[in-house]
Amino acid sequence: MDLRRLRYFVAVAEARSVGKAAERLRMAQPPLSVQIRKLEAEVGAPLFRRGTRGMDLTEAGQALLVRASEALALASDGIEAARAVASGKRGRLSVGYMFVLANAILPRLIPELRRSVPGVDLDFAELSASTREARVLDRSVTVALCMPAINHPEIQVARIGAQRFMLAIPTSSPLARLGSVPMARLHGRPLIALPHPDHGPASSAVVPLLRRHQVVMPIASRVETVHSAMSLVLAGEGLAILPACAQLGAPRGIVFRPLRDATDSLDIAVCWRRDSQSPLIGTFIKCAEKAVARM
Amino acid sequence: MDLRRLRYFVAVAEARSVGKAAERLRMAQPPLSVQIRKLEAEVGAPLFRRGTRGMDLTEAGQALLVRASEALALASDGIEAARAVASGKRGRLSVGYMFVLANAILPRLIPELRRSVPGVDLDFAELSASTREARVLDRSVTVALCMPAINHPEIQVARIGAQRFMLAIPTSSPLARLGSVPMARLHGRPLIALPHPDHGPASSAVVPLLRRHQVVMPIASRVETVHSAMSLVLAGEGLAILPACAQLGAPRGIVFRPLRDATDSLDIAVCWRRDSQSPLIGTFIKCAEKAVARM
DNA sequence: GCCAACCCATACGTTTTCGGTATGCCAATG
DNA sequence: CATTGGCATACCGAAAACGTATGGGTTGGC
Repeated sequence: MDLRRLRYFVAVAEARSVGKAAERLRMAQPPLSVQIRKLEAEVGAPLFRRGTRGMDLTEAGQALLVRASEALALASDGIEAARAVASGKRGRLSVGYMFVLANAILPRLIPELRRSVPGVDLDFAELSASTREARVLDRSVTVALCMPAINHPEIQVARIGAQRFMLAIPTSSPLARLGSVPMARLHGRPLIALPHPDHGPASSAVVPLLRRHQVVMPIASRVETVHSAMSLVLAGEGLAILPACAQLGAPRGIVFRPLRDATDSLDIAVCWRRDSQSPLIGTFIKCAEKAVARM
Repeated sequence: MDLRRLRYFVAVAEARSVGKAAERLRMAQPPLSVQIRKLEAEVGAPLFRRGTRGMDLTEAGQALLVRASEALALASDGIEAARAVASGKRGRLSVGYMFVLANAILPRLIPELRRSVPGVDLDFAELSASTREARVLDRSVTVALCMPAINHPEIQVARIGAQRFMLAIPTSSPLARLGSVPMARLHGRPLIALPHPDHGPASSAVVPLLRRHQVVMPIASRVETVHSAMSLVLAGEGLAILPACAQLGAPRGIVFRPLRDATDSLDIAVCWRRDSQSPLIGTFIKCAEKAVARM
């Protein structure tokens, strides 16, 4: 059963004539006649009544016609849909993001995305630091908004911005009275540590910063997420040094203060599988850059 | 766009491997690989990700897959449907019938038909004597239950029974007291004449019968249908000589009496276009014969 | 670290199928 | 009776598909 035969069949049925249909199909009449007879042989019954003034569908032919036209439409629609997905006009974009970035970026990113790729189904999923890499690798997210970037040979990265480190402290702390906090004032204070994803769970993202200023902070707790860190800060367990954007998700009772003389920052990056040929990634990066620029 | 390619594509997508799919399709692996690449060239985008352990659909491939499988199913369903119609397992049978036969035959015929051809859509239409031929010729009915048969070179006929002529008279008529009426008693009485369809509107179906018995009946009225005839009989306009089955549709106040010594009858026949290759006609005739036999 | 196994891609010759041209057959028409 | 219009058949050249042989890349085991 060949789609070409069905196409020919539909053409003949609509033209009610082999000759007319052949003309419309830009081919000679005899081969078309042959194809129709082959189709009839395959079905095992005549599909047309041959009259002296052209061809007319039999009942069997009518039964075939409706389904054949639908099948033709579906097939070409399928090709078209595949093209649309490949070109980025349609499809699905699954966006992973880390909680720190959610409040700062998503409100600007999502409308921008919907405007840029209106035919695309978007879905969003929060990523934890420990599983984000796997979620990108197994394609359960197409792109990931990360801070900092994922470091993996199969994963490609586009830096779209950076966030300065700031000090997260309880409003009640004496340090909160300062406009900015000199690094030296942190010496000896307990630190709520967030691990750097590249350096194992016992690491901290701010080790280089502290070392450079020769500040030593005993680690009071290790936590996985910025909101855990802020909860512990609020509980008086210690201070946290967090990227600036985290303050948008900060609870009442926590204030952020810049660190004087410390310009260290964490990169905000879009990360995706190197072999993902999704055409939406480029567009996504542009949208994310816009969203970051207006942060 | 070729249905074979789509079939191959679906097979590869389901097997997630060219080799496995080739085996299932009973063909060698290389040509299948070639066909897949040709399909990808036609779409203009890769449909599979080639990994080291087989093939995996891209998003574009997934978009195509759903539609391609539907298209395949529709196409083979179309072929199947055409076969079913051609074999008489499905389809439509449009049955025309003349009013005289309706009450006598349809109640037995319709259940019989529904049992014999359960997958077939039946529809029924009353035919008038003047248009029945055209309705068969233009195929607006597939078969016609007629009395008498249609006489036309393009129309084929199967005789399935016959109905004796009987006298239709008002209950109040003195003739109604007789068990059967001798032909001689009709001499001189006014006749409600039904034309014989083969002999023009001025004819009467009972001319040969009367002539053979040398009975002369003046024609009081000419009517088109048996129910008109019976209405006029009831109105006292005259007598009618009608096929026996008409009495099933007779109103109160009319009785039918056999004609003594007159065995003339009208054929009941199934009529259809000679070139109609509907496989249902044979079955229909069998059902109609059964229905007539139990009249 | 090399070799074997696995899987897809490419190359080439063979076979099948398709399309074009020429022509025949049939019925309707004048 | 000839002509016209429409489909069917015959034959040939062209295109497409299939099979066999083979290459190349990766995985996994010894």
